[in-house]
Amino acid sequence: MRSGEATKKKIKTAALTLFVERGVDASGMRDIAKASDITEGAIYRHFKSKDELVWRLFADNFEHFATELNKLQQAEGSTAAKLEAMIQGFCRFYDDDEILFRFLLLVQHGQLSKVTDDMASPIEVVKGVIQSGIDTGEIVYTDATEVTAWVLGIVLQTATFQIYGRLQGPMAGRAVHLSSACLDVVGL
Amino acid sequence: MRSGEATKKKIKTAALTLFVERGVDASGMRDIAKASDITEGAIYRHFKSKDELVWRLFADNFEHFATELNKLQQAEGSTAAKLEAMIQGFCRFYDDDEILFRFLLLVQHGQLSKVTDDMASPIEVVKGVIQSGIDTGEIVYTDATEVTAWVLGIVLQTATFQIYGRLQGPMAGRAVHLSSACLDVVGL
Amino acid sequence: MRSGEATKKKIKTAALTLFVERGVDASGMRDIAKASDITEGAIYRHFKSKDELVWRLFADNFEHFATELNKLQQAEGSTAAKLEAMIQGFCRFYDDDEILFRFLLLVQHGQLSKVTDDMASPIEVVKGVIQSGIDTGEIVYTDATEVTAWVLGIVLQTATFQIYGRLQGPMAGRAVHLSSACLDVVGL
Amino acid sequence: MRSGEATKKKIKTAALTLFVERGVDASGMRDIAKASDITEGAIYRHFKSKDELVWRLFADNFEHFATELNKLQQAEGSTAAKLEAMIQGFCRFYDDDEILFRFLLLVQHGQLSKVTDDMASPIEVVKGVIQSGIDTGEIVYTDATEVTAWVLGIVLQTATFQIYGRLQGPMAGRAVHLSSACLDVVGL
DNA sequence: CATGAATGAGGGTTCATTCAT
DNA sequence: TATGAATGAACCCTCATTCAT
Repeated sequence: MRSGEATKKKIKTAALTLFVERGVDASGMRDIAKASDITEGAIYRHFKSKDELVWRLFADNFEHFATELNKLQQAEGSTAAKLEAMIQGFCRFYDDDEILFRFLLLVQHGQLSKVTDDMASPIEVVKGVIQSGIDTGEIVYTDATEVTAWVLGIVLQTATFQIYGRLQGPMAGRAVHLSSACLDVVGL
Repeated sequence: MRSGEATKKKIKTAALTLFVERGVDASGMRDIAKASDITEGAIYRHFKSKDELVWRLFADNFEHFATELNKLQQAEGSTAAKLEAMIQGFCRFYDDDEILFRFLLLVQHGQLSKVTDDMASPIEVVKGVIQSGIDTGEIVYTDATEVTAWVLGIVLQTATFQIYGRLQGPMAGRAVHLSSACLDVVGL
Repeated sequence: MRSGEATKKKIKTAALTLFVERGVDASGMRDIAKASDITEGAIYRHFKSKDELVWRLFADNFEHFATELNKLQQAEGSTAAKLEAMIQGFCRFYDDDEILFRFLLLVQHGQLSKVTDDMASPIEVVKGVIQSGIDTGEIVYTDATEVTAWVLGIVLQTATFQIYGRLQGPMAGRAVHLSSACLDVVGL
Repeated sequence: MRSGEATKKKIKTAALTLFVERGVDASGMRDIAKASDITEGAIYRHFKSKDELVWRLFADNFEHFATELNKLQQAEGSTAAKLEAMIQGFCRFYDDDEILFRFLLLVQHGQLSKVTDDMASPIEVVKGVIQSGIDTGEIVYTDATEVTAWVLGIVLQTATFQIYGRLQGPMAGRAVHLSSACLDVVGL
């Protein structure tokens, strides 16, 4: 029997790279197969459709990221510390696998609508922290969603600038700045 | 407006709507023709390819928006006032044509790389204001690009939440909050 | 504008021939296109799927045949005369377009289940004649369906033998024999 | 029955069922393997190709049926008795394994052309009986093939009506009617 | 010897674009 | 000029079959 899980990994890696380089629609299954060094048909043993491949790539990492953020947040006490920990986690996540991160950002508009309520979501994790900060009185703003958008926006747009080359160097180097910007905007 | 221009406008409107509803790649020229109430072949009298149609839709509005933002900014004196004016403009822009705005957000990843330096860009307008604020000493941060990302992020992510239904009501209603958040983050 | 209805006819003829020669599943849209002297894509302007092409080919002729049989039957008075007229019509139909007839016989197993009650059906026409013969007392058997099977079987199996070369010459030459066999079996 | 033969039988049974339910082309080796509770590759230990599997299923049963019919016919003296015995045998055969019978009817158009002269054929058995009836003067018609078609048609079309649900209950219950219809048509 | 991953050719279908009318 | 039929390449996917394990 041939490799198995190894092939699946090869497909994932190749697909991720192509999707980021050319976009999902512009990357054919033929291209992915060629880049994975297997044949088209073989992909379908591991993913039953292109849609499923994209979704697995998105959903698995989306949830994994949410879980990691949640762990980081839970390890801290104050809202400020929670936010700082998440931002640091975010930066590490970005630096560890920029391709993956770019993919997540790239396809979010097409995939976010498929995210179900029972799935772990980074957005909800951040919102949860903000909300608890409001509940404890640490944060004075009352609209958790609005504030969540701000925090998320600051971090994600910085990442976006990084992707487009407007900002350079590791994201980790910006963690301190990002944290202080977020704390400012949250009113901490 | 001559009949030719009217047709062109019909195509643009129909295309914009379809692109936002189904995505660019999932919207065929056949669909666009049908929605524009003209024939497939006739589209090519107005746009020489689908790519050009997408690009015109993006670039024209992108530059138009930049120009408008620039006018608003120039009418003000202080950096704080400039930022506030731009944020208000942004909210108006969004409320006036949500479809258009969603389109811009949707396709940016595919089109931004085609934007040339000689094109007016909203990002550059914002960055210009921030930079001048730094130059005059109003803003103490030194990295204009980083701060631009924050301001942009706050505003764009709020719009994104609006699009996904996480936030409701007109964006104009959030202008004051957005302004204060941005001023906070900029240190004004 | 190119041909239009002429192309549709070309496709039908080519498809019919291929389906009969190689079978439906063994005939690809590519083959049909080649045989029609047009391209694959062009077929889809006229038939929205291969299934629809097969169905149209079957259903249109199936109903047309039913209608013709019905006319022939209505022109006669006695049950015997009706049966004879239908059998003659059947033979003419076969001789006029053997390919078409073979197609109908070939695909019936796959298509018959899609025939709806509101569609004209040769089987129902024959059964109607038998039933009315029973009602008037001309036929003494009481199970119209069973007798219909016999009549149909005699005629169709003769055609099948013709197709496989077991019997030769025009079907019309067998009309008299077929009629007398059917009248025998019906008890007239 | 060795384990190899048992597996072969499982494959045959599963394939037969699938072929009848979905059609031969619509039933993949994957499906057959799954339904047989073995793996795809293992099928090829028993049948060297899908074509061969179909052919074995058809040819073996086709010949077996011919042999049985022949035995039944040989046990009788008069042509009428021979026909009656064969019709009874046919009905029993149908009732015993309807799936098998439907399969034979379903694939005949694709397989009949592969039947060689040295193979036992039910058609030839029936034709032999008719021919000998003509030779002995019991039957007055002179074209054995034509009469064979009638007899075959009466029986097979009745079975077809059974398959499509137009007729219900066991075929055995129709044996007497079928016999008298066939004797009528043959002129006995 | 059985397994099931991999092959590779082909399946039906869609689509941006061209062009005869 | 506007039309929509035709093009032809590419799309995603399935399949019978092979073969490393």
